[in-house]
Amino acid sequence: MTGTPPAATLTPVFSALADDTRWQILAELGRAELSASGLAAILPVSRQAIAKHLAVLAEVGLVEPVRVGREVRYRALGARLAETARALETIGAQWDRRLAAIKRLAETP
Amino acid sequence: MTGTPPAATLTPVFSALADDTRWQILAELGRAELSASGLAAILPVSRQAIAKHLAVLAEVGLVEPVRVGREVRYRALGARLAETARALETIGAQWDRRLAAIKRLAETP
DNA sequence: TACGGGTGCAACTAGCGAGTTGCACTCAAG
DNA sequence: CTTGAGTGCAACTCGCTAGTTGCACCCGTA
Repeated sequence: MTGTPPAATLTPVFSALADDTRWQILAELGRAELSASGLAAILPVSRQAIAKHLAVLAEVGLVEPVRVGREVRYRALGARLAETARALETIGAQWDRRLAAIKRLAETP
Repeated sequence: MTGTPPAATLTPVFSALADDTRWQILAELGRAELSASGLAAILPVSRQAIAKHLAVLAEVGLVEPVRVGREVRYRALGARLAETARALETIGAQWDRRLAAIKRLAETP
């Protein structure tokens, strides 16, 4: 059931993105597909910690597991990021639109 | 010196957005400028908790304090959201671009 | 088949963050 | 001047999360 929810709530995505280690992981996965062990060889944290981070990222659809032989590599998915970006842009535009309307109203003689 | 940094790191912004209560606050502020006490009258948390949240949001430039008489109202700023949205979109596009390049390479006979 | 790199599950610790209560101060309005 | 609504600071609790270590299992390869 956790297949590919379009964008249930966006809070979990931000929660997933609110961690430096996860951003390091995402940066590496954006460069090349890597397994948890491969990432652990690069980043200064244990393999299990990385595995947990990957689970979090996969949960919100930011990465996707890919079986290669007997290892599980992960791929960074830009779609979810773009989706989140559009949501943010919409909300921010609403705020600014309201502000502009108030300003216009105040300048009306 | 914490005036208006363009976009130091984006992790703190996501950290600020990774909380439901803060989103409720932002939603209210997007509707109208309110003080901490005003928000506390609406949301089911104490005024001090809201004050902390407002401090966090102001720290990353998502809200802005506005003195009105003896109270301090807060205004939601869409600019930071739009800025963050653009950063996300750029990163996501990079990932997808790399994937597309690999796919194209694999289909080359 | 025997080996070993890779993965997954579980228990545990430490620290950060959200929330609360209590108190003191300030300043606009009566 | 007096009042009280609004704000700010501080100490405290509690739950979540990042990180660790240890162990068991699986499966591709030599």
